Amino acid sequence: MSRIRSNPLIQLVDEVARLQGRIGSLFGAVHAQSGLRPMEDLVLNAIVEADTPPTVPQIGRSLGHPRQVIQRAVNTLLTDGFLERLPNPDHKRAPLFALTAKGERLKEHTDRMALEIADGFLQQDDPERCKRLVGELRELRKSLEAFARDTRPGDTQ
Amino acid sequence: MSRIRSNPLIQLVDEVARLQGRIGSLFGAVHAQSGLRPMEDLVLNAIVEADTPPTVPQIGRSLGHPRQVIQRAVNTLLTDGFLERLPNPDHKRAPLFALTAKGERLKEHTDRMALEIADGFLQQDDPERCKRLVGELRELRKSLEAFARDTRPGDTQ
DNA sequence: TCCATATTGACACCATAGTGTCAATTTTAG
DNA sequence: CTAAAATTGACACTATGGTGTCAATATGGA
Repeated sequence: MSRIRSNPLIQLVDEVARLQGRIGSLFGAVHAQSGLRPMEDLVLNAIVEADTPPTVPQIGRSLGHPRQVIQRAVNTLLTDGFLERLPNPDHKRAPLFALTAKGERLKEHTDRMALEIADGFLQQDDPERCKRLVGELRELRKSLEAFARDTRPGDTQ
Repeated sequence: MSRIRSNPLIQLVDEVARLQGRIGSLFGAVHAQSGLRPMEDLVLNAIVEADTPPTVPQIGRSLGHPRQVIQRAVNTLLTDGFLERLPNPDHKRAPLFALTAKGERLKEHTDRMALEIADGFLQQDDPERCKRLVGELRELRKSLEAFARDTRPGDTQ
């Protein structure tokens, strides 16, 4: 048994799950006050960090979540005025999405709240470690995405 | 805005969320076949990795999830025969929990499935990186737990 | 021992995410 | 240009996790 659990990736999956739980209970207050659902916040971040305004399916792939779930979040964000539709020159049916000014303000607000908590922690902990980890985790994620693409090609529906 | 998002811990939170999504869509098949809910799997792992059979509230704290949620998972695992109650010398009402033989077999099975996927990935990727990351993430989590304890002392209910 | 307090287990209810499916539209191949 | 295939948006339904609350019991101090 412990032979099996000693696989590095298995351990990593478990550790990420625990870290996620810990993070959730630490930053939970942010979502509570902003009125954003966790998935909506995730979607906003994905859009902010995308090089160029993405389509719904693109966001889905980038986050590893089904497009239907993203669609729902995007629709809510649209009706709340945090997102706006942009015409997509490459595809007539799938518009691109970008934050409105209101969306930017919201994000700034939630980020500021999160920042307060984060700063508290980083005072007692080494910020360099977090910085280093972000890079390494991003690399790993890219690697996992590439692997997923190779293993099972297109999974649209 | 990007000034705010440049905080290392904020970035880390975001990256962990993405990684979690990616992992979920990669290992989702495992949960699907085992019949375990994600939270139940998490609880089993927490029990396996605990130094000594834990109580429900202890599992909750170790995972960063409310004890009620853990209780529900434990109850299901009990009725399914994957867990057994052990008397707790230190507390008459809160029993300790350990895997039954059936539970061990189940875990072995799910781990084996996960291992197949993991091995596929680790063939094209460096296992050392994962190993290193596990250690660093665990350290960070411990640090976050300590911080949470200091910030708001006891949150039982 | 007895009482106040804390902990625990249980349960109902709510919030959120995941899945299956369909029609509409668009893209692509012939 | 036409037809087949793929993509997209929408929606209902299901699954799962989170929260509030209560009674029961245990613990620790007077």
